[in-house]
Amino acid sequence: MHAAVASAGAPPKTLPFGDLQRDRSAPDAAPLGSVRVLAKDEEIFAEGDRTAFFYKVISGAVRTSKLLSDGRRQIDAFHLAGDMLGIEAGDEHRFSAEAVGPAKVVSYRRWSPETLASGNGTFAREVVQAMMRSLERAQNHMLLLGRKSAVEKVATFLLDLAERSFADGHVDLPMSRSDIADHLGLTIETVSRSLTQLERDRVIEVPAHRRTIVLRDRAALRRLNS
Amino acid sequence: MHAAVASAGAPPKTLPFGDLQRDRSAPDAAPLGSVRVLAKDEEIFAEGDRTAFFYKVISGAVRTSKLLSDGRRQIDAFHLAGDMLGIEAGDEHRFSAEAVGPAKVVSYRRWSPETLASGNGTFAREVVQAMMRSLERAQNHMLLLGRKSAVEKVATFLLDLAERSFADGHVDLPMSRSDIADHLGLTIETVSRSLTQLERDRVIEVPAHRRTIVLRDRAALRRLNS
DNA sequence: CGTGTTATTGACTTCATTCAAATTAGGTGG
DNA sequence: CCACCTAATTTGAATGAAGTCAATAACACG
Repeated sequence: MHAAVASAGAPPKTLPFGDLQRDRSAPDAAPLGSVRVLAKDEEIFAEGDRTAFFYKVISGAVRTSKLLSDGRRQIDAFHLAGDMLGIEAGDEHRFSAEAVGPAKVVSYRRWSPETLASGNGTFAREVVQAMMRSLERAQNHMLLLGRKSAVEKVATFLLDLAERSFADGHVDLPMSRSDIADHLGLTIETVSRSLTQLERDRVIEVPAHRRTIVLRDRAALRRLNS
Repeated sequence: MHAAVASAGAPPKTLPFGDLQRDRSAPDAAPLGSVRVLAKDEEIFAEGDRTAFFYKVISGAVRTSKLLSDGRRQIDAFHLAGDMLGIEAGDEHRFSAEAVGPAKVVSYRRWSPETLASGNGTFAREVVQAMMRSLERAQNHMLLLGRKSAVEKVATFLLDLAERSFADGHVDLPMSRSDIADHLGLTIETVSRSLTQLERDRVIEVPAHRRTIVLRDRAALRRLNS
């Protein structure tokens, strides 16, 4: 368990993003994927597609989402540079993935559960870590969706994105208000109003081109994060 | 769509629930855990506890939940017989777990990511599968929390529980309305009203002791599931 | 510069919550 | 077996937070 503690404590940072490029020289036969360049809103895979590949974001952002029959959409996550997506248990993707803006991803041939459990390389470990990270995010996000108010949702979202990007005093939103709304379980109007309220309360600042948010009072944001 | 839900139910079945008991005879040294008998509401672990163990439910039901500082609670999942819980990346549990009613669980000493990635036994495979199943459930649940109406939430919940239990025409709810509410992001009153509405619409029947629900019109429930 | 898209703001509505009360279930001791 | 008691659930009425509909406003791009 000690070993687990050590490697689990700082898992994201211990696995550099460019890691996989180096697998060429690694002993285990990690499949080195091919790079795919994506335009805004370009689809990577759709819900129900065969899970032939999974992906890692090189640059830009990718959203994964599910739809109800009448078109209501839930974006379960935004994937930034270094994040993996499309790892599935079954043989079909359970959500669709599209580029939020121009983006680059690497695709890897799908592993079997056997590969994962028996492969002893860095690659398998990285995939397991990615899966667990997704699970943790999903659990936090359920708390947000089920129990937080609109303003709290937006505050949490901004804080989270600020931590994941490496910019410090501000966040650059790669996604539209509509994407944010569908991620937070709100409407675009409510997202907009929440941002306005946070700005009124001097917690954030929203410069002219509305895709940058300046974090003025992190403590206040953290308080809203409860 | 439906097929997706159906296939989600299927893969778990390939790993029999009693699996671990048989690890005694398996070649890899899977840690055979000790059984713990739990009373109603008894805590298995708390948010922030060291992740020394993880667990598998033998009988009864277990809830895992997260709290906000002011007491708002989100139950991210109910774990029934055969389900695993408490598998974490870090060295601390990110949610707490309590028995919903009288229950039995087996505890296993925590694996390290290395164990998981390098172990080639059924045990490692089962843990990976359990993790992926959790992730799938979480993703479906985010769609529910973010985008479904109260009645849709309750309908989805009943259908899901009916599939996971093996009873066919009815569901026995091991948990209180309060637990259901905190799982669906609602209040107990709204859960109750939703059940009443479904009963008015002849979709379900709620016998005297209100912990059993008779599913009268599965098609209607599935429609609400979108 | 227009033009189409994206975002903000306002007025009104609605669904779920809150607060409060009534009802029912289930356990305990007589 | 019954009366009582406590906790759980249901129901009702009023409120409120977020949604809907509709109208600007501000960009981004050719």
